[in-house]
This record gives sequence, C-alpha cells and structure tokens, in this order.
Amino acid sequence: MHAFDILGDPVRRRILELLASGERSAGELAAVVGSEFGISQPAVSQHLKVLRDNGFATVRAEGTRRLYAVDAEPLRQVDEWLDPYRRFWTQRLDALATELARGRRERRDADPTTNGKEHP
Amino acid sequence: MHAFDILGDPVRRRILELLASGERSAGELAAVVGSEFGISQPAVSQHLKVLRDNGFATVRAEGTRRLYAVDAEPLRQVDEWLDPYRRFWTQRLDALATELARGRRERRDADPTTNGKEHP
DNA sequence: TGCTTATATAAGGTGCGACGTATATTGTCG
DNA sequence: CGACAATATACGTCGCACCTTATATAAGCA
Repeated sequence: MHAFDILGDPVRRRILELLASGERSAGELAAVVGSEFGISQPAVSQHLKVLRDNGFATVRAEGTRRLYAVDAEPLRQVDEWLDPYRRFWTQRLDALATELARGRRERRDADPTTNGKEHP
Repeated sequence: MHAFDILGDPVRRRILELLASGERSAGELAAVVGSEFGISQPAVSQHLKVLRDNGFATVRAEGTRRLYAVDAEPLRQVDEWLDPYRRFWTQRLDALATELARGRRERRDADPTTNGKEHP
C-alpha cells in the first residue's frame, strides 16, 4: 500500500500531526481526534492500526496504555516522491530572485522617485 | 478536497509522474496510463479532470489536442505539510553519521575482526 | 477473585469514488 | 457540409474504506 493512500485520510493526517510533537497514548488520541471528527474510539483505534501496519507509527506499552510515536520512514518516501517536482517551485523562486535583482538594478540605475535626474 | 486525497490514487500519481518530464496530450496519457492500469480513456479523462479541478495540472489547447502540464502549487503544499517531520530523518541521518564515526573510532582502537583477540 | 479502565478486534451497514458503456462536444480535413 | 479524430461528459454499477455497536483482551486494583 502506497504511503499516499494512508495520508489520504484526514483523521490519519491529524493523528500524525498530534504525534509530530511527541508520544501520545491511544486514549489521548481517541479523545482529541474523536471529538474533532465526531468519531468513536474504535474508529480511531482502527486508524491507529492502519498507521502501525504501514510503518507510520510505532507503539510502546506502558502498563495498560499504548504510547504511539511517529515513524517517519514512509514520510521520507513521500518526500522522495516529491523530488522531481521540487524544481517547479524552486525554479520559480529563482526566477523571482532574478526578477527582484533586475528591479533593484534598474532602480539603482535610473530611479526618478528617489534622487536621480530624469534628463541631466 | 485535500491534496493528499488527490495523490491517494495511483493512476493520478502516475499521470503526474509522466507530466514531470514535460507536457503530454490527453491521448498520450490515456494510452500509457490506460494500458498500464487496464482502464478506459474516459477513466483517464476523469482523473485528468480531478487533477485540473484541484490545481495539479493545467491544460492548453492545441488544435483538437489538449496538452497537460504540471502545476506544482498543491505539491508545494504537500511539501510544506511534511516540514514538521523532516527533523525525524535529518536527525536520524545525523545520528547515523555520529554512529559511523563512533564505529570508525572503535575499529581503529580495537578491531577484533582484523587482528584483535576474542578471549585473551 | 471480581470490577474497572484502556485498548483492540469482530461483524455488519453505508456512502462514495472509480470504473465502463454510451454519447456529446469540438476541431480538422476533404 | 459530412466524416473522422480527440477529448470530455452522463449515468448507472460495484467494491471497498470507514463508520458504528458489541465484544474480547489484558492490566491495575480493592
């Protein structure tokens, strides 16, 4: 199953967002996400299972609690998938930088609004 | 509709992959993707519509052809969404570098596989 | 041991997204 | 204009992902 299939679900994305700042118990996640999306504890638990089964999260038992944490490996793969497209926006940024430089140069060379003379 | 929902579909991902290397006509895309996934021309056309409607692709008419191109803006958003997680793997790479350095040091100091003794 | 809390699994219902077939639209060429 | 080519839209069907309710598992505690 491809990583994007997992991230396609908003509930799972939200869970990962919560995990981004550190470990959370299944209960905490069920409470927060459950109330935000209006879904039940089992529903959240099922999403946690999907995240586990696909390597997006790891679990650690602490007593009766299950503490979840992000495993970023699949996210890294998503990041890799994006590689071929990065040039599209970095390129645009470069063009913007060039454009800005050009604008600056022209302003320096002949800017009537500051202190240059129009026709010496 | 969230960007990840669009990327969740393998056909749409494939289309974007093909567009990464430049413009393609709807017909080319339908031929390649259609045969790869075993789906019809209308099916591909519907996916193209989804990509259009959600800003992942732009179209330009050339005669009776429709030439599609990537619009990377939504992908840039996906890239942004990944930001909070980047530290996980960059951090891991740092740790790996550290680990490798440590391993190198230990090997230099006392490496049993080359000339050390197991039980002196 | 029995009761409670935390979490997961089972089983079943439902909505929606992706597909195919058929057809409409638009452009080209003779 | 009429025929053909390229592409899009209409519409009905179906599978599956996600949900709910009910229940199982397992740990903590009186």
